[in-house]
Amino acid sequence: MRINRKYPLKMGNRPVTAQRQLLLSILRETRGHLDAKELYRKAIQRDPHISLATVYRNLRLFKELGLVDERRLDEVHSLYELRRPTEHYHMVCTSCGRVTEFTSPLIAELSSEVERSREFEVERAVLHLEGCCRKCKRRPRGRE
Amino acid sequence: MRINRKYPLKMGNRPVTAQRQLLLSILRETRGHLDAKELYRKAIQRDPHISLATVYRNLRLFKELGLVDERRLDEVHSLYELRRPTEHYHMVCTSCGRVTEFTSPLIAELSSEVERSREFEVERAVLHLEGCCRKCKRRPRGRE
DNA sequence: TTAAGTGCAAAGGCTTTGCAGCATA
DNA sequence: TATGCTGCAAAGCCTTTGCACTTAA
Repeated sequence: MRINRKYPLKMGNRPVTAQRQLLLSILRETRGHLDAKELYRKAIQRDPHISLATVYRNLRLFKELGLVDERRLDEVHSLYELRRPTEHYHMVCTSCGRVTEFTSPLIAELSSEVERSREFEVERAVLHLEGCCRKCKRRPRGRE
Repeated sequence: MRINRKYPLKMGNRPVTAQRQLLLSILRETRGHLDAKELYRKAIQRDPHISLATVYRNLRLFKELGLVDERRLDEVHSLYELRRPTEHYHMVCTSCGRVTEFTSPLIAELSSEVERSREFEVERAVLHLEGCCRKCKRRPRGRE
């Protein structure tokens, strides 16, 4: 006879509950750039009973499992996004708020330089660039 | 009240009150790496009546005047430090919490590269490196 | 007198936690 | 049964704000 598992999937040794599936789906679909409250707002549309506590608890779990990265881009909000194979960083437009991504080999180079010259073993570079995006440079007025 | 004296100094068009002098002195003496509560704790030793609200209000003012930079180095705390002529960034040891500073021309180089290739006008690079400091590499045990 | 700064306490906003109920293995 | 997840509400923490009072100009 076959084992009837309600939770067919595992993350680490933890079950993937319906709530976790939902949250991961949303993160996948939006390709990140969501804070906890936005994630909650989107989640509640598909599961009206899900709670904000569940969102926070699972975001923390996802982080611990290395599935999700948290990025603090301003004073208040953290953005959460699924970890992807290629490391990337964000540019934040201080005029319209748009968040876009970039990568550069100079970041690894910087880490190496610091490791060499400062004897500091770099585990992670926390970085984003603030400035003015292409669209706002053309039309230098407020937010959208 | 305690201040029975004119305000001989001005910051912008704002008077430098006794509280503001005190806060700036502490920031100068500690060369930054203080969060708001630590600043408050140090301040209250010299002026037992100063309030946390005054600390926050003045930190915000100092930021607006460009005297002080705020750095978020972890999930919770912001560090405040007097702005100095040379731009610098921080290395944070994830083992002992020690904060040290570094600079590198690669950061300006990175900004230029992004400006060129992504048509994004960089106003500010928000950066710190997390990792393991020299001392903890030698003695890889917990916090101090 | 008027505009601005301060202290105190209360309120905000985001995040975590305690607890009871449920589901899974 | 034992473990762990969830929803709800309450609590925590950092920060801001309302208000009355004081100070400097």
